[in-house]
Amino acid sequence: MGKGLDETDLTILKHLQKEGRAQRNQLAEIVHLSVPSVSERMRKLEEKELITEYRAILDAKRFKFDITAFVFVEVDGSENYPRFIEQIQQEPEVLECHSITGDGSHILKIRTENTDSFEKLLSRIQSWDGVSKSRSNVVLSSFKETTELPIEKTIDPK
Amino acid sequence: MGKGLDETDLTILKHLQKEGRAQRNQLAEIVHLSVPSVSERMRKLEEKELITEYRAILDAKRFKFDITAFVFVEVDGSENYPRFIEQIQQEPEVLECHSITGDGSHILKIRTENTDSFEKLLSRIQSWDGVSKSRSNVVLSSFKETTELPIEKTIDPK
DNA sequence: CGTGAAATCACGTTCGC
DNA sequence: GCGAACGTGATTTCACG
Repeated sequence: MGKGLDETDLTILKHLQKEGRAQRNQLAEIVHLSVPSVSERMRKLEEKELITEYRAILDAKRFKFDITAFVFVEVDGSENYPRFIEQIQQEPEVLECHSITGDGSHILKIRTENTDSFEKLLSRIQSWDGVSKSRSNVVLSSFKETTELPIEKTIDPK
Repeated sequence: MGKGLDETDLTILKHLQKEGRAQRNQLAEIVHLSVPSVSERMRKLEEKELITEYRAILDAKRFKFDITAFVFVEVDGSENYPRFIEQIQQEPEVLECHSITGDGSHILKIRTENTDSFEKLLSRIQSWDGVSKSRSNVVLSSFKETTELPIEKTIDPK
């Protein structure tokens, strides 16, 4: 379907992962191409949804989010999964939700204001149908936290 | 130190979290202000490092990253921590590393190509000084994965 | 597909309020 | 601190290779 990407595309993607607001003429200089060419490549990368979005990343510690936690949730009965996923979407303090192998059926990444709001969020989650138990690991410090994929190792997206 | 943010700043931040390349005139329209005012506010938000960076988000599934996993690592002896953190920085497939409460001393979020590269990464990590054991939870599906902070609940960053 | 030139639009600065 | 106007530079469009 989508054709492969060349080295130039990868360089552009690599740079945009770090500098999401990088200008087209800067990119053009880096890849030794004209501005319209870079523009066209970016348009295609966005159109193909290889780039799904651009985001400003905020410093969570500077806002009121003192607690980051990973919560393992056990959802019993797969008939309860769809409703569970729906309810997760309504909780903005839940940044991530993945179903996983191993103990627990889902892992959540949570950012919330304090122990109080954390406790309230947990009781809300535990009140949902099928949620039998949860285990929380609260983050003490973060040493690395990026969304940057090491695409130098990749060749052809599908 | 840093004064509080008003509703306008929060609206700008909220929008930039979703649209990292949003233009100043678009933002100006949303918040009913002039372009220079918005420009000035963005400059200050960046200067204060409330916005730490802008990033393009790529679709991991469309590249060659078939495996996402959360790995709990037990690092024995806090004298081994600094070296551990250093080595983590050198592993681009490790997207996140947090020290945590509960079992294991650190949790890692990993994205890698396949079971083969995953196994290799794990043995590399387990070979580091102080790393006694690890437990992996491989992601089956992801239902939510964002970096967006629910800053509507926040008022004053420090 | 890539380039170069022209038109359009966004951006940063300066000014007056 | 905000809004208006100017000058600069970035982005888009188009004709052409």
